[in-house]
Amino acid sequence: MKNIDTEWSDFTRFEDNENNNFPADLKYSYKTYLKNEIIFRQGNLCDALYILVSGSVKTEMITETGNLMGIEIIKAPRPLAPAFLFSDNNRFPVEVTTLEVSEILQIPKEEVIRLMGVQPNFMRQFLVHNANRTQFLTNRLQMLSIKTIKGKIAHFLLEQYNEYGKTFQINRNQTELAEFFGVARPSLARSLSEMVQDEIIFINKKEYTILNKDYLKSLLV
Amino acid sequence: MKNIDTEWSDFTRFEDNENNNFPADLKYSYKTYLKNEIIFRQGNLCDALYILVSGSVKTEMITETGNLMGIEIIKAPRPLAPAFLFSDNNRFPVEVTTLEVSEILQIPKEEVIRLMGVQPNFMRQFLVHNANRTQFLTNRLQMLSIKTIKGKIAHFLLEQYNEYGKTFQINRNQTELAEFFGVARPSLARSLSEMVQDEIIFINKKEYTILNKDYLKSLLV
DNA sequence: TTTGATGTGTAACTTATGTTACACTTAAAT
DNA sequence: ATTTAAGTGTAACATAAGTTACACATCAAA
Repeated sequence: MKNIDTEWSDFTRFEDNENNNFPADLKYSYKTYLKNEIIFRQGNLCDALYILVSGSVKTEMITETGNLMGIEIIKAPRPLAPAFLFSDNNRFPVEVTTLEVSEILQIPKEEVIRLMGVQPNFMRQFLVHNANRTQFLTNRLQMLSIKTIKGKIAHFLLEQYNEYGKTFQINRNQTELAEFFGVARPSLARSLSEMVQDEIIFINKKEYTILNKDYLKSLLV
Repeated sequence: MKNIDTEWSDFTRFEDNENNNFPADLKYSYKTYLKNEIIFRQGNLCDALYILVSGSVKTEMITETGNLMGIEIIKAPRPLAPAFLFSDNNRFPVEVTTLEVSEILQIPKEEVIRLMGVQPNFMRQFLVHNANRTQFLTNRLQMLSIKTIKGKIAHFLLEQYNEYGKTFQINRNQTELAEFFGVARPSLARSLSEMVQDEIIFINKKEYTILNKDYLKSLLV
């Protein structure tokens, strides 16, 4: 699974260039929050682009690393829920709370739009980020809509196969994998060992080898 | 469940104004496809914005899962997978096939970017659409990551509650609801009747009434 | 009003997965 | 080298959901 955190930092890169390319009259503001302060409540209107420039916050939602609903910790620099800025129902779906003293840069929606007109790179980053996010969600949705554990495993392994070939490393332990799939750890272990037993896959520590690709494909239905 | 088709037509509105506001030198092309022609194969590069301007197409998740993400029929006017145009891995995730003679307008990626600079409304529509799409996916993902049937029902009913109050109509029959939740029909019926038994909800034909909202909320965990 | 199609309720049974618990292994820390 | 923590395998059992099957209800068409 790809870590999509990298694009987030790309996305906020524009801040570094502020002195150079940005409209001098751009409206924005910084706000500092204390530890354990609630920044957004669920249902709050999201009428600006909020970028966490320092500190860290926690929120509950689907995590960027792909784990199912739980508490996600967001470290600066990263925008907060930029996907909701332009949606028709632009309200925060979750509560956001600081974990330490944190600073948030806020750019009003209309200014964001203006900025995009002036700064094609900023626009591009925004578009790319949201596109990646959509793709990520689509992929997760596919994975979750497979109902059997072996099916989920197959989906995941075939993805790796497409990227790396029939042998690859998985840098997650069973517990993390189980969380990723949204299943119980012993259940995952059972399915995995059955698949090894049946010679569908071979596992040595964190190295996985696909022995029967066609069978894996048949599990996706 | 909200119908998100409406935004799609908004999004393509720019076509109507072509003569007025669009750069005269905008590069674009039209292509006509016969019935049952494959327009895109899974994995095809998506390097342009494709808008279905007449006709209709169907898409299938080739790899996965029956009911849940099954076959979608798309009628003109609507763009095809615009979310993928800007993603890092910009390949079509699905196969797209015409259902009748159909016409597709194609605007190269770079031209789309230029267009956005010139036409703030176009950009806005694009942003709004993708934001709504993300929200839709997020919501769907939330629903799917609830593991019990009663939990899924609760999630769905509470959504209706927030929009319409404690009594509302559901214009789907049990079979459709079961497909929507990705569960078996008799299992859904069993859960529903238990919830009625326990006086959590009341059902009369397609009219649902929420009797114990707090209990429904407790099912979401 | 009869017929057929579509939808609903529900029972008996099967199956996959979750739960809990514990022994064993490996890696890390002292 | 010894101790500790983290990770893995797996067994026994509980439970939710799937499967199949069928009776009954509703509604529209003939």
